[in-house]
Amino acid sequence: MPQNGSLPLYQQISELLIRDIAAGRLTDGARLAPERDMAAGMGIAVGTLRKALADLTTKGLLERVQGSGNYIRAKTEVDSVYALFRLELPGGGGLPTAEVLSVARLAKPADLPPFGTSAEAHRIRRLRRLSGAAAAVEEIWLDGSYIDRIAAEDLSESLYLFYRERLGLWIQRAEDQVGLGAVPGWAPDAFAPPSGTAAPLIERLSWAQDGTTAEFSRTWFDPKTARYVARIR
Amino acid sequence: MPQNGSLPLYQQISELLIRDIAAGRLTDGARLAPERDMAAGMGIAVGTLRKALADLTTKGLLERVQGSGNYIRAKTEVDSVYALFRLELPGGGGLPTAEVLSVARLAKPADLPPFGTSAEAHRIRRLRRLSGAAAAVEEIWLDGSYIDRIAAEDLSESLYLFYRERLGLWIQRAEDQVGLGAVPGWAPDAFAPPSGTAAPLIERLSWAQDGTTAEFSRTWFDPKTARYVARIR
DNA sequence: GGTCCAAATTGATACACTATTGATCTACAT
DNA sequence: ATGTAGATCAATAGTGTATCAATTTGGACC
Repeated sequence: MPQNGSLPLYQQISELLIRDIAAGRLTDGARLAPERDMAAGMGIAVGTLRKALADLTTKGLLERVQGSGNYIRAKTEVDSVYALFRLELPGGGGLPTAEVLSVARLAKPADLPPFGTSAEAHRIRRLRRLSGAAAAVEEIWLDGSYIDRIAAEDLSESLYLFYRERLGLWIQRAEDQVGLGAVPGWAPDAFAPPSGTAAPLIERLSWAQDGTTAEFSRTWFDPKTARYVARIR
Repeated sequence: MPQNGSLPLYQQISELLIRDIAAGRLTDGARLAPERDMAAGMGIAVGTLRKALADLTTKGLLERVQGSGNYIRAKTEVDSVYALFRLELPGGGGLPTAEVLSVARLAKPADLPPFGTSAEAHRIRRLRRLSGAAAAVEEIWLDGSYIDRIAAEDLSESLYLFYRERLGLWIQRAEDQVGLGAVPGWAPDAFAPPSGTAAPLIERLSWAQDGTTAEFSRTWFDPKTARYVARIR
């Protein structure tokens, strides 16, 4: 007693082409054979093929050029430079800004997890605000192999944008561990929780596009001003 | 084909199909056989089958397309029932287990965010362990519309599996907010941080497949035993 | 370089037929 | 009242076939 029926033809064709794209058999920019020929080759009507191609177009995987042909458009997703930012106001949202407190190139302290290839790293300390409210203090360690010197003026609002544009470094994935820590002694007065008090602590290890670990950071946030938010789907 | 039972036929059919979806025999996007054929195969009338399919549609598990067919619409999360579990040992990993502390059906307290349609909810309290170590205590509020009564014996190790198999409820996405809270008074002695002390607090709102908010939960974890882990890519 | 034109190709439309769900009705059982 | 069976017809989707409009492109020519 089978519950399964078969998908409509046009959906089967659409899925078949999507699979070809995913498998790399059809790459970005490639031109498909003329519709008349494709349909004949598949043993279906042009109208049916066109319905499948329209589906692909809707999905952003195909560009159809009248008089010219059908072209694959399979770009990797564009990501916002704030895609990796995870702090929000307790009610949600909040415009993130960053104020650099200090920048230094130092020998890597022993208490950091292993990352990068250099024995030295750049330590960047910042105060993070959400819609103007001091929400967190963070200490970022970027492996020394990417650049010799960083000056505070070099840094853009978004560190990851700076990495990308100036260092050719693309942070592609990260792992956060949220626990509890103590507010560090160098935290500025603008950060409400006093030095030494318990504060949620985010420890992040970040990986570059070539698979190497590039950066380690610690972020202490004020639980009255911010929440670490994760959306799971 | 369906056994004689106390439930109406159309509900038995509905549950049978839900079980097929839960077991992965019917996957998202799949098309069911034509109603005429399905009904004949089950030995029931098309009208009865249609009533069952209407139930599935209401639950967000089916899309019925006039002239085309019936399509499964159940995006299952990753196969693992632990896909939504976010606590790990400080060194990473850890086998999660759960011990039910209490179950009760209560009027929704005023301090919960809005969720579900009922004025009542089931409150489930559990102790979570990671590889045997008491890592967290959690209080889950499931909207009362899904089931009248829950007994502690009803609950499986994974609450989400219970939801899926027994209630036809798919938790499809969730939002976690991690901040700081105080260990609740009902926490058992096995949980190391004493009642009232500061502990990281995860507040989670969960959505079902039909778009409704179904569940709210609070989880206090021991920062010496566990970390909230988010992997971003 | 520009212009023109034929060929190639997709865009749009129409018609016909089949398959399938949507809607409605009657009848019977509990 | 609800549940179940059975039937009929309306409406929609899918598929095939065909035709013509509109756009692009390459090549010839100046």
